[in-house]
Amino acid sequence: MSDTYNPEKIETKWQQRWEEDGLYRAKVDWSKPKFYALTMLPYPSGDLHIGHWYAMTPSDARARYMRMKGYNVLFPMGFDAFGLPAENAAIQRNIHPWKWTYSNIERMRQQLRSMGAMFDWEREVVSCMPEYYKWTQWFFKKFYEHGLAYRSEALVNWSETLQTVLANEQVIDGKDERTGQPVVQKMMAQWFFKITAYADELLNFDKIDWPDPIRIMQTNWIGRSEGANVVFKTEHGDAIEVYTTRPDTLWGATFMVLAPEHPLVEKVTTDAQRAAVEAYIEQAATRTEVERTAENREKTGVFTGGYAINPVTEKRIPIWIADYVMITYGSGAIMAVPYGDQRDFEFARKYDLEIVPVVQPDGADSIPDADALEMAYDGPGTMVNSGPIDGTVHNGQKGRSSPAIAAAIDYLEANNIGEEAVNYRLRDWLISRQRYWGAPIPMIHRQDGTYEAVPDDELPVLLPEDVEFMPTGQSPLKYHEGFRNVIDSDGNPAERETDTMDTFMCSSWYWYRYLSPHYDDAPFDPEEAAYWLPVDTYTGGAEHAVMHLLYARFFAKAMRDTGIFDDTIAAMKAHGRDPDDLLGEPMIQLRNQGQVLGEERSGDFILVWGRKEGNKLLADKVQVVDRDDPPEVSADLTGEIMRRTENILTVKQLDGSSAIVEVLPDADVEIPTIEGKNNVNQLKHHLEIQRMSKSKGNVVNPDEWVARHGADSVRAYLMFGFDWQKGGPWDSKGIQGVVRWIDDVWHIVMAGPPDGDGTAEGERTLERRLHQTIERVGDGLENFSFNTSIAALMALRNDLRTAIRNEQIGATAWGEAMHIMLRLMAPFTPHIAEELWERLGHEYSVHNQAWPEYDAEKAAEDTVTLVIQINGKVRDRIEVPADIDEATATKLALESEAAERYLNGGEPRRVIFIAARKGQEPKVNIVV
RNA sequence: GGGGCUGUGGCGGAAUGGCAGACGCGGUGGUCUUAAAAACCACUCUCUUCGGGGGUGUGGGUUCGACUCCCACCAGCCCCA
Repeated sequence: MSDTYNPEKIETKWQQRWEEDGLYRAKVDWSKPKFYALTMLPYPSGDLHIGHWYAMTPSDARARYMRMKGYNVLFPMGFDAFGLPAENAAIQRNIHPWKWTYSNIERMRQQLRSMGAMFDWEREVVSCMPEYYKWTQWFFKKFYEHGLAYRSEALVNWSETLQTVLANEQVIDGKDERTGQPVVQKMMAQWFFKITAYADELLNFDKIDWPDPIRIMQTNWIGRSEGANVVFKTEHGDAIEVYTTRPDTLWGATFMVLAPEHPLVEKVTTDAQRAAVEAYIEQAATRTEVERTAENREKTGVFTGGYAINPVTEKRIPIWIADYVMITYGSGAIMAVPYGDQRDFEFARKYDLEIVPVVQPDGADSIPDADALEMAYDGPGTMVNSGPIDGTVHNGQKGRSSPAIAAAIDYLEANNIGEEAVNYRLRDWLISRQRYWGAPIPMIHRQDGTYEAVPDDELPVLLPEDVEFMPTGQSPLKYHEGFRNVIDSDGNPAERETDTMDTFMCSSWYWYRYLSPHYDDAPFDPEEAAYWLPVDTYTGGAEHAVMHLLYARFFAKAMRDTGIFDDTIAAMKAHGRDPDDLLGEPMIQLRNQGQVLGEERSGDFILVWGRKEGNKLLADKVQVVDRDDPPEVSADLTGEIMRRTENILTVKQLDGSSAIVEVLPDADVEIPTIEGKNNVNQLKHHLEIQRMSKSKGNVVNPDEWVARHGADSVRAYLMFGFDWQKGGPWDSKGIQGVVRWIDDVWHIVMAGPPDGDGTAEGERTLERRLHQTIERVGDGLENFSFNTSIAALMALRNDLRTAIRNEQIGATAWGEAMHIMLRLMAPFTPHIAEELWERLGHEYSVHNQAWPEYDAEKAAEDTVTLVIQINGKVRDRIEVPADIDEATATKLALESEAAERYLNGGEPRRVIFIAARKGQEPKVNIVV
């Protein structure tokens, strides 16, 4: 075997060997503690992205570390394989989604293997396989049977021209992204999951260690508020219930607003107003919810001509409709208090509606004049113009914590006008998708208008393969007679549900399927679940903060309450494990990684010759030159290419101005660094640091870097070059640092032990550094600060090289150092660690070794630097014994040169001793 | 619009409220070489009268002590989309 480092060779060799030996097969073993490490599974979009490496390899390093720490580790991988891109490929390029998806998965599996991760491939799951989605359907049924799934109306993006529903991401500015056809909002019957039933429980994060931002985002998403439901009546006696967080301002409610879609609109509208109301409703349907509720948009609305009675003032108040009220939120109607709510205020000013001040602000000596107000007042104050609650105080707090709100609620309840209520921003989870490439919803529409679930023994409801994709994007399931026509349980003809499930549903339970991917009797084997659950650490992108991660928690709770965990709990008890409340949350610890961004690159610097036409230059010659050393010739235009679209260049000239250059088809393009005849497509434009995407041309291909430096280097660079939780731009030069490190380690080991005996002091220093390194590498792994772990290993490399060069260590100390260092490297760079471990004659495999034991005594320094601060600023340092006590340290500090300089013979006002702590020297702060 | 986050050398980034800039990239000088690359060695926040001084987006606050905590502002990123 050759002695030069050949990553390609050793990486392939060990990947094969580990696979053959089943080194990472995770088997239930009740004699060992378990650790379930999970990283978000990829969507099989085609090629593995550097972002996948960035997300997965540090998680792999951590899983490997836990393994060496003595845990039985499960670290599985799979594919989230249903979704829109496969269907788009089918529509646009006439490739069947199965084929597109499977060939992508095949390629990505190979690429994933090149990472050298410890994935247990025997547990792989693919969510579009019938053996997987059978259980996705089964979960739907279970939830349906327990009242957690129901059918209701919801607004969808509807294209009249295509007669189909579009996903949110397909709608841009109210138009279909592909065809530019207008999209309207339309009510349609759909399936929902009752996630709101768990709203309060989802607000509780006591049992889980999740990042604060995620908890805050979920809390805001759920949006719990306290207030009251109040019943208004129209003049005709129809009840309109509204929810308000400020029932205390009810006396200031001077009009009502209904959502344009509200069922009572028709009835309250007078003939005189009908035309205007109908026109408004039609126009509102063209706007999306985001547009409608945007706060900076001017409020619009139309008077219906109808009136309601304010139940506390008993005054007639006009009923309007406005698109800023959403039918899908609350009851689709609001009481408008223009004095206290900014949107109502703007609306009232615009349409000249009455404003009644009901709160006298703290500090104001009189009731504000309604006509003089510039904006709504929602701050604290004393209630006025409010009948029975006049004089009570609104302290700015929410719900009953405010005396005025409490008084109002009591009044409403006493008079049967309303009641205290809690409301949530969270809405039920709409899971219907009018698409082909998803798990079919296992329901049957009967002739009598009711629904029944497909019997268990007929699951899965298979997606038919013989389908034709409409260029319009309509789901082919709707036109598939064989799929659609069924017989119900009474033997009558019926119709199968043709909607499929939201793919978030597939990804809400996949970590349970990993436990037993081929298990037939249930979604997972309770014996496996009893050992492995719950997930100990889950890693993935923070962009999933509210949807995926909230759904995952909902699933765990719904599974618990529908009895799905009953067998698991029994199995836990049988093994003496306390099920406690373990299964109500899916993952104990969650950590999010950042994103690798594209690299900044300067565009080609060019000289252009051509003729002016209008504001652009028609170029017949373009020459790329060195910007720091341009040749001394005169050109018609000189500058850097900032953008290039086909043959149109945007060039930033030396004076900073932009110019447009159109490169003529027969133009002469000269790029010295590219041999042969050049063309306009080879010109490189400037790249900003931003998200990688094919269209921007800034995608980093991991395969290319693996080919160049090896998987170990790519892994190590991704862990070293970034703050993992933050991410940042890829730097193709920065990888040199880890390439050199790995190369140096190779040479240190291959050079063999030093010939000399070394020195006692040198060997003690190395031992100390080894133990300090053990601690630092371990800390980094525990805290997801992978960069500091590798920094510690690089520092160890530096020390080793110095010690060897200066003949400070002998063969035994060297051997001990290698024995520790290779184990510390194993989680990060698994291949080279294994190779060198073998070459040193150690027993296979380094990945089966115990993590080196940290010895604090060996890591301790003999002497430390005592830092002397004057008023908190460092002014001096002196060497002292490491175990110095406070009295001695203070005495030495006061005698120091710096102290004398600042004290000038005076007495210090105060002297503070800061004892030495982990990795830090003792300090004395002298206040003068 | 709502929500979340981040601002530290030329760059990526270290730093429980206690030596700011670990580790690395890049750069500069040197060694080696016919030469270059690689490798190795040294230096690399800034001002300085060489004694020291200043410095973590801006302005304030808390503290013996603030990159770290609090308030306001400015800039940028992400999510809902």
